[in-house]
Amino acid sequence: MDNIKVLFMGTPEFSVPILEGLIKKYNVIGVVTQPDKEVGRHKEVMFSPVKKVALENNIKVLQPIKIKNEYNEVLNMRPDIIITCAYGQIIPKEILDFPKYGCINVHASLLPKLRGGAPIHRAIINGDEKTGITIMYMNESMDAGDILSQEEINISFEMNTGELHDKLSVLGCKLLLETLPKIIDGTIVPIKQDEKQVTFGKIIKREDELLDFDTTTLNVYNKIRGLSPNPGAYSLLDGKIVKIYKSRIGKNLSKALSGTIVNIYKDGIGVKTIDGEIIIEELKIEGKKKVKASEYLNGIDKDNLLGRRFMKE
RNA sequence: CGCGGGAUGGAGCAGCUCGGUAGCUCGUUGGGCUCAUAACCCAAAGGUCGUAGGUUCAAAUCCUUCUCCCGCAA
Repeated sequence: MDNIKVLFMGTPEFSVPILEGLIKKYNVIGVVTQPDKEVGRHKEVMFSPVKKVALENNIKVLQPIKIKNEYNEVLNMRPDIIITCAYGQIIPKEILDFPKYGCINVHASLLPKLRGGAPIHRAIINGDEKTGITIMYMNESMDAGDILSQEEINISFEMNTGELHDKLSVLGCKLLLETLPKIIDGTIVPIKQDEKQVTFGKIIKREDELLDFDTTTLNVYNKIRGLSPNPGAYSLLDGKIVKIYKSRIGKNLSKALSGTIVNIYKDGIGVKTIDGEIIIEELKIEGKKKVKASEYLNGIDKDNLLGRRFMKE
């Protein structure tokens, strides 16, 4: 299979193990990734994790600003197959139609569930107990192509998005490498997605990161772990942004308003929810480092903290 | 040079406005109490206050440089 020219398209950390797996077994002729952008506090130019790996392996990198209009360079590389994974742009039909073996996508959910840009976060926020990887052909709609293979993974109650992300990333690589030979020799049978079962896992926006304590403890718990460690669920205490990374479920029958700090534990801060109490175990105050609740509590006046309330603005 | 916060024993913080003996909550170590303890009591060790310079009789504190960390915005 050395003669098959593989083009990879991807951007974030999630795609990295998959690209690395491809490089070991196939002839990766090029990598397409999002353009370098100015990020961070001092507008440093950063490039994507995928680009970094490509450079380390001396693989040609393309970074079209709008691939919708700039697809000629991709076609000129004459790929036999294109693998995409969290690239970040819609691939135009001109590219989809070109490769002999088609355009394949690695998606981090069990399609048709959780189409879209944040399937890992959404699976946990939704409280799902399983998710997985889908390898599929691409078409012009987002994550709607025919399914080639799938593998499930269980989501434990304690797992956060970071842990699930890493597991899915590794699984994605494994499943892709198992599936590719069957695509190339034509023995695989694509299965259409059941449109009736479609759900979406839309990208996380700022407003999605804001915690609402005026809901069930379980919802709060799932949102905290679903956004941990990135981007982090947040709330406001005394006008300061507090990001919350880890929590556990407690019990509290008081009539306090949701968001009120009702208990101080040795290792946690108990916050009233609509049906009980969520105990914050790890947090980060604006301007400070991420700390365990026990460490945070060492530095403050505990009596003063009791009764304060987390707000939405 | 986009805006802002921060750096003080091992951890988290106070002290800085108004320069003058290094403080708190924990942790650690030793001892005590207890049937026992992660609980309680007593004691001890541990910090050139991020870096480099400046002002001053005297700088954690005032001025300037640099480094690193964090929130926002992109």
